[in-house]
Amino acid sequence: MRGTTSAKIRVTIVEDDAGVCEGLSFLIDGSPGLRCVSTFGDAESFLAAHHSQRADVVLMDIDLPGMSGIDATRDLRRRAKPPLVMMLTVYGDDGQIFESLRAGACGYLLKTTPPAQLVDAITTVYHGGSPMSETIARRVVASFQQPSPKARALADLTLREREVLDLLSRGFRYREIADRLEIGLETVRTHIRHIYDKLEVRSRTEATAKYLGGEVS
Amino acid sequence: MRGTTSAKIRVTIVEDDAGVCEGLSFLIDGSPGLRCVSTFGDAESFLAAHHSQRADVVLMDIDLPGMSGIDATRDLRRRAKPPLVMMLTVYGDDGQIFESLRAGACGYLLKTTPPAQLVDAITTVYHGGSPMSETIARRVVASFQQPSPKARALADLTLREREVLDLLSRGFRYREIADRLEIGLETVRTHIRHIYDKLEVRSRTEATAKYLGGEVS
DNA sequence: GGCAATATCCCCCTTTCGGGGGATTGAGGA
DNA sequence: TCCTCAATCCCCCGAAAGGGGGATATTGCC
Repeated sequence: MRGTTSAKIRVTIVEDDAGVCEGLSFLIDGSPGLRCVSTFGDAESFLAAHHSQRADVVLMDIDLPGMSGIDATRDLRRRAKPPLVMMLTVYGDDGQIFESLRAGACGYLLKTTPPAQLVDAITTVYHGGSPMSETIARRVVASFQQPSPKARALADLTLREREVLDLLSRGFRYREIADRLEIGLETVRTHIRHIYDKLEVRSRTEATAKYLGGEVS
Repeated sequence: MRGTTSAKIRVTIVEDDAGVCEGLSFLIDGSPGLRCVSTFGDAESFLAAHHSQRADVVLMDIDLPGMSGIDATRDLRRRAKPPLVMMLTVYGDDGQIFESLRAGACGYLLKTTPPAQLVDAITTVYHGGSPMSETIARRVVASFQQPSPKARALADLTLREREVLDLLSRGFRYREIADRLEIGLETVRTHIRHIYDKLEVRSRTEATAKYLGGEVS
């Protein structure tokens, strides 16, 4: 995918703990197929220097002095040929996990990961995988399983009201909804008033926000 | 987590290919810590028998005669103490992956997975992980990266416009937005017209739908 | 039979939206 | 320097939305 097959995978470490940094660097350089090309103690100097020190994979800590590893990842993705970023952090809370992935991280490992697995993970990332610590993977998967916001709003509504709400939230005018459902304009208005009553909203937009799960984030 | 630590993990296989089924069963029974308690050739008979043949982990094929493995997983999750489900299939297209995860699958392996890894994966699932084949994991992670609906909508907008859009999508009236931002009503209207232009919408609701990611699902 | 819920339709009215035009200021880039 | 863009404000106007009232038919349940 990148470079020649025989070349070593170039790794950069962004980690503020000098000890950890050194340990990782040592581990990587001691692994066949990997080479640590640079280490940085903060996101700013990493971003500034990255042009000249191109890496294939970046091991990124989240908690850094100044700019966070997540923000750095986001910044990195806006560039021409962004390296693959793997988060390596002590925290595994949902917020940081999902924010990291949204920012563009390809993997997410906890610092408790054994060295051997860490090395495997770097290779996996490079070859198109997305290694995650066990608990992380489960949370990511679980995030798909949350009942969709739709289900909540739908609870109290009658079948017809749900149909109306769906069209309503897609921006259709009353007239258009009436035509689609082949009912009268006044009927649509009645349904909508009932919907508003049940959802405790006063406008189409509030209803839409509830329907689509607007109260998130 | 389940049973005693010394007990073997009870595995059930739902797979219509008798040969594959037998091979998996043999593999599992040959692994210390695992035991194949039952095998089914279709989802219906599995669902019917599952009460009496409780398993810890179910290896579920997707393509089954009749009901699909995904539907069976969905059905399973409605029960009292659903077993952990790991998809084991030849297909790795996004649709099936995400539908499986939404249905409640905890893991997703391709049938090309080497036996040793498969056994590991079963154990991982049992211990709270979510093993996925490399390419699957990357797709799952990538699904977070498709610039979130917000980011997309936000892309072209100026700072002020984003603020206005946020309030707009939460159902605030122009007057309320103006008061909140301490600007004039006309200014709000101007911003909104710019927002509509950029998002290519003609109403608050359409803008909200785009902002909140209404076109999903 | 009566009652509740659903779905349908009609009238009144005011408020809010959205589209069109234009203007000014200040900051920052060509 | 000039020009662009973001942000601010103003006017006119018609269409859409929302709130209030009430009505009818059908269904299913007690």
